Amino acid sequence: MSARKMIIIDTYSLANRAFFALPPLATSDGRPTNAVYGMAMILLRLLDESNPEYLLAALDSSAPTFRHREYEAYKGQRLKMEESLRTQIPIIKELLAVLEIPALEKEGFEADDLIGTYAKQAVKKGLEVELVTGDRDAFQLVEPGIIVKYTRKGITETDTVDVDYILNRYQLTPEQLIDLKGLMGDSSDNIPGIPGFGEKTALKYLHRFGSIDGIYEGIDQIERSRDRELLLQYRDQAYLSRKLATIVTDLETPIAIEECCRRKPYDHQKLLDFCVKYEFKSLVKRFSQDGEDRLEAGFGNLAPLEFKIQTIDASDSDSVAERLSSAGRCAVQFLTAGKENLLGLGLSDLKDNWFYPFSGEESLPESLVRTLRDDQIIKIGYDLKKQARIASDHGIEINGVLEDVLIAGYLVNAGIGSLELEDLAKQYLRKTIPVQSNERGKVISVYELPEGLTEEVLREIAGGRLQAARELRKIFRELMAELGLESLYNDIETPLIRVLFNMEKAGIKVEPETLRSFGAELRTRQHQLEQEIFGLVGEEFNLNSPKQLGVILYEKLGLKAPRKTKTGYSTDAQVLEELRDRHPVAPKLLEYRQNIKLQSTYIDSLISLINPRTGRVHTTFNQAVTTTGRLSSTEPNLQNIPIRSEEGRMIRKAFVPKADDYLLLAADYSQIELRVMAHFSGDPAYREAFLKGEDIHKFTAAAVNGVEPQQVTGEMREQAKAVNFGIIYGISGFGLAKSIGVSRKEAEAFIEAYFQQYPGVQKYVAELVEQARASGEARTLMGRIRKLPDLYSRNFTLRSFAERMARNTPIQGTAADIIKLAMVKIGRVLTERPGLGELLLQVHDELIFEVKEENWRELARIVKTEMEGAVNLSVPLVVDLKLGKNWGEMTRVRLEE
DNA sequence: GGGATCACG
DNA sequence: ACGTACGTGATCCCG
Repeated sequence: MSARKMIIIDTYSLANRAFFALPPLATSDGRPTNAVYGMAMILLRLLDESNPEYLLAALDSSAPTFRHREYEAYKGQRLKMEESLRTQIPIIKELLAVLEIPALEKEGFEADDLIGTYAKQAVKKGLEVELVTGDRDAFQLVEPGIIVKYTRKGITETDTVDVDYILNRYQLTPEQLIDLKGLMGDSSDNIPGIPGFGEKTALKYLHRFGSIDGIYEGIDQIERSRDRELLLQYRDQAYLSRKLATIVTDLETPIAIEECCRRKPYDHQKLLDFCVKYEFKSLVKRFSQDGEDRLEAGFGNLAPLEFKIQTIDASDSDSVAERLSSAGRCAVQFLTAGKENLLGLGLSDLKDNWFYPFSGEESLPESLVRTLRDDQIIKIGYDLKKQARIASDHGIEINGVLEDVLIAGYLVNAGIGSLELEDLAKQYLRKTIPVQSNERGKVISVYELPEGLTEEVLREIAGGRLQAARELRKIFRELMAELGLESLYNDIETPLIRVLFNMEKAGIKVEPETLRSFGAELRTRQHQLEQEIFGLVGEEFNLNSPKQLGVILYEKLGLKAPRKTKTGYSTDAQVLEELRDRHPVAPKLLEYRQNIKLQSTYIDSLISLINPRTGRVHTTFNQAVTTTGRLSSTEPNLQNIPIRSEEGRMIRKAFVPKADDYLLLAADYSQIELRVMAHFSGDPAYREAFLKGEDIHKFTAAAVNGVEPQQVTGEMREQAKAVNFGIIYGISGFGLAKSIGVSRKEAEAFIEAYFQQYPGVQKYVAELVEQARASGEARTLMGRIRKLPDLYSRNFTLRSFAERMARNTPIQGTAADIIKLAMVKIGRVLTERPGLGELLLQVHDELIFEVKEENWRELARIVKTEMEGAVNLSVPLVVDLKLGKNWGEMTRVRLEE
């Protein structure tokens, strides 16, 4: 049975520790909370683990203390508390109140003095006392019955300091620590001590004489005249310092321990509300069964967004158009029931909101059509590329700058949380907006609304979205300015919306016949393969089921499974490759897999997505999904059309220019990510390779293997290439070993040799992680942000992932920034020069154009110039050009100098 | 709806 | 010792 326990908390010292130990957490509206969060973690752990009967949180008083009166310069050097910590102090007090922890301060004294006084009282009453602090000064209070829990690195790890600890560490008793400080002084509190006395000298004399008094009694025995003279000269200062360093233990206590400090149970609901209020997601999840739901609800405290909206009809359209025109801006929100059916259009000049309902065949009044077409009127809204697509499908053009709340949210939110408009409104406005839900409570897209909703319902939906877009636009503009994202938003992402719209609208011609005939070949071969495989294994099964295949391979045929997945046997290509020489069915399965992949993903679905009207496929480029800033492509994904295998390349042959006298032009950045790395790292050897126009993988292979470039073998180059990519991905010996099929030891040796050759690269990748850890985020050249909260995770795997992201995101993301900027610049030229050619596709480091034969050189010249000159790095950007009659057979071309 | 697989950069 | 290359989307099974 342990003794009754009292915990005394040095509130500000812990808050300070938490503040510097944790990343800059903040609520979604930007209030810093990291110290509060850290305090919450510490306090909850204390309550849980130590289970004290008495509790007290001591606070420093804001008034000057007796120490200031004794010594004017006391704590004079101390910097003012940082603003972002100061603002958290009231919240920390709120937290103490929620947890029913009594908080005490006493005018004229420091928290330490309260702590000292209460600790000594408590121990007299037979309590066991724990002082929790991040400040070593409290060590002087230690005695039997009083220990200090001193926060070490991080916030939850503590050292337990008792008398033995101090004796071991300093060879001094706790009281002697006061004399030590009297002699040494303390620069952080501006306590002077004896000038020229550091820890060593002070300890020497304390060990010999026991105390300051003892030193002065025995001063004649001190041999070193320098020390003797300093001691004599600064005698008063030593005693003053000692006094300043002494924690008061006999204050008149405002309230007795039994009255104020007995622990009271706290109200869980209040704690939960507190965590919700300050968005401590992990704590909310920990404390409530319905925590997930509460989070879904957007941290509670949500009120409906207030707005006004007025229905208009054709007779009002001229005056509304006039208002929009003179405002120079127009928020838009289309509502539809599927592709064909326009239900309504919400409009706003950012003062008033209007709703124009469509009934039947009626079309939008001409004055409003003109407003949307007017390129001098800025368009504001959520997902404007989609809205422009809808408008375009109904013969309505949307011109002008597209200020898109989705895109702004994407930049500001930086990979955390949903980007749906209703979720952005919850997160940033703390408001809900009207939505239409199905029977199961799922939100229905405003473009897939059921027909037959009343005009009032439609109007409210449009109004909420218009108003949310207006208010979010304002907030995001401020946030973008604070975060340094304005140029990325204004100069790249916003103009890119229109470039992407034009690309999607253009589409690319696909010949269904080419696909169909290749598909027929594949199908024939597929049936052959099926029969061969069933024959080889002696039974029929579902070849598309990895689970069934695993049973066949590893149970029926008795092959040894090289690897397992989470759920069972692994049968992926790498595994089948290893089984190739052990059973004849393995190569058949590999071919079958490839065959079926080509058919299902690239033939059947692609054919179905050819627009019968245009004969072209129109992908959707998503500008707001990836965490690095890349684009993605859906329905169909035209960024993963096969090329690496000969069979796969057949698919590309079906992608053709629009007519016989047209060509496809491909312009791809050569090694853009490695060039970005060369630029950022500044490594001289690496940069030189690019400045001289070397084959970087060959160059690396030569350097790492210590041979001349001519002596580099194919294998050496392949391995060097793998290391080059590995660096970008956040290399590990294990990962590299897996990718190039060598032992982990050898892989590690490669990496070491690599870093030996490129020390600048090694330094750079290490700095990327350090910087990310300091800021909690990774940034690209243009300032794009990816938040990386897991950098601070205690979970090794999560933390490692985050560290690799910290290395990869700036490189991959910068490459994305660069090609986006090039696209904007090229888009500008192509708009001015209609007929010169059209940009159709982007595949991360490559742009595909459709161009009339006679124009290809001119287009190629412009494209190459704009891409290579998009940004100015310390190594050149190089663009290679290819030309062809289809996407599968492109020939490298050069422009004469 | 998640996992396995595989297509791309 | 931990368990590992970064970023996507589509298809198929299976519970």
